Amino acid sequence: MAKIAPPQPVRGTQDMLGETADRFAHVVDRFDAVRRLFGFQRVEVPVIEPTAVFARSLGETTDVVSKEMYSFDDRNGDSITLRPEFTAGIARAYLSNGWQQFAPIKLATHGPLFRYERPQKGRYRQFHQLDAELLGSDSPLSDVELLCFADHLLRDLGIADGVTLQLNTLGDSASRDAWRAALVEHFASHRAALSEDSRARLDKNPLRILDSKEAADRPIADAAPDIDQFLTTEAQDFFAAVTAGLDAAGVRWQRNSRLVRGLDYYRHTAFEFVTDRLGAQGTVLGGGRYDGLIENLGGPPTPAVGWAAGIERLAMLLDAPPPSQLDVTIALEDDALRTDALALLRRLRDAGYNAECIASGSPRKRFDKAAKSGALVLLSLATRDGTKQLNARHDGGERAVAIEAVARTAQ
RNA sequence: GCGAUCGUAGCUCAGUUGGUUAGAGCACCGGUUUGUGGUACCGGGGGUCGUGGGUUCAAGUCCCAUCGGUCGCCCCA
Repeated sequence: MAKIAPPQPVRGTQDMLGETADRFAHVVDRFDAVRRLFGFQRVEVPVIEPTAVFARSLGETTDVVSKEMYSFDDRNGDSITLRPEFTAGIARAYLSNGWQQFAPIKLATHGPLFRYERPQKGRYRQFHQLDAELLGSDSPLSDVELLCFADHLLRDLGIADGVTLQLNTLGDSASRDAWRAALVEHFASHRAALSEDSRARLDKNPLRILDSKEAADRPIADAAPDIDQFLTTEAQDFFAAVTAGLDAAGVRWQRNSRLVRGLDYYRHTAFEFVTDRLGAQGTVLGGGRYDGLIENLGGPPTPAVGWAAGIERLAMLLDAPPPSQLDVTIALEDDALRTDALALLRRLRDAGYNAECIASGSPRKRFDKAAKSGALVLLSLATRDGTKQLNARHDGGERAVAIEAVARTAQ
């Protein structure tokens, strides 16, 4: 029979084992602990949503919707999409379940998201995010609360040192529209000098020219008007209240007037925690205020603010975790003593020690393998002169002595 | 969608201007004459050199195509 070729993984997906999986789990564990500290409720939402949930909230013309979504028709012919982000689905759940009754409500979740993109460092087609949302509050204190949560998490993970919080305001819709018009005018007058990419952006997403990486664009982008002169009094006051709150809470931030958001629904506060340690993928956590989103989905006007962070990226920034220390390895040198080994394992594990038993391969090799396992205590179970013998080898430390005592306890 | 770069054993990698039978470490299996020692030593199995064409007396090595990985652009966390 011809051997079939083994299947390949779907491009941009990952299989995680050992340290990689441990790092991932650690990020999620700490997120869950910190979200409790800040009183964010755990929320679970579906991985699949009707395509319209994302098409309406993100904007039909955005790249995410027009070319990056995993969409398919289910058996009824309804268009279904694997979620490319959390916010839209949570907003949908908020409306579906009448969570207005709990507003303002603080929610947190995490899980897989899907975007059809070329994979590169810290970017995958199935990727994973932490997500925090605060719905139903128009107070700048909510923005501050959310940023304090993010800052606390990064400090808890021990990666805050290499990461800076960049902050900007996009203003309310009146401010944003006026600024956008001024930017279009500015960039249009320099159209010929712009890079090819930015000439395309001018029609599709002019704000994005501001953070262009193209050298040719930098002088023009740097000379573009800031939003500040277009901010309404209300928008100015809002941003001032956010920054004052951050200062009071001891969260360090940097104004980045070139920071914009890719998606249409953002208003007012926009922020990114950025590092230079992840190549081109510098944003570790990003978000902002999206007062218009829930209305876009057909709900009542509802202010909201949120952020998301890539778990893979956070995991890559973590210090190397200490190698896991095995407490005991048993070298079972005589298969006739298999039941004794099982009983011994049970006793050790009941006492809270992690224990392994080496019982395969040639009997003579088992001691070798056990010795290489790096366990604190090496136990060997053998038959000598017709009698059962249990030997222990260790460094004489306190824990090791306690382990040997448990091992020698009569059953 | 575009660009760069890399595919050699289960894993990490050597492999010279193209030149005999493609190597190492780790992992796996066996042996080192019943042993309070053995994290050692010796040996063994395992490769269509990603795949398909081409150039050549001769291709892991050069050329073309294709598939896959990585990094970058676009976009975005």
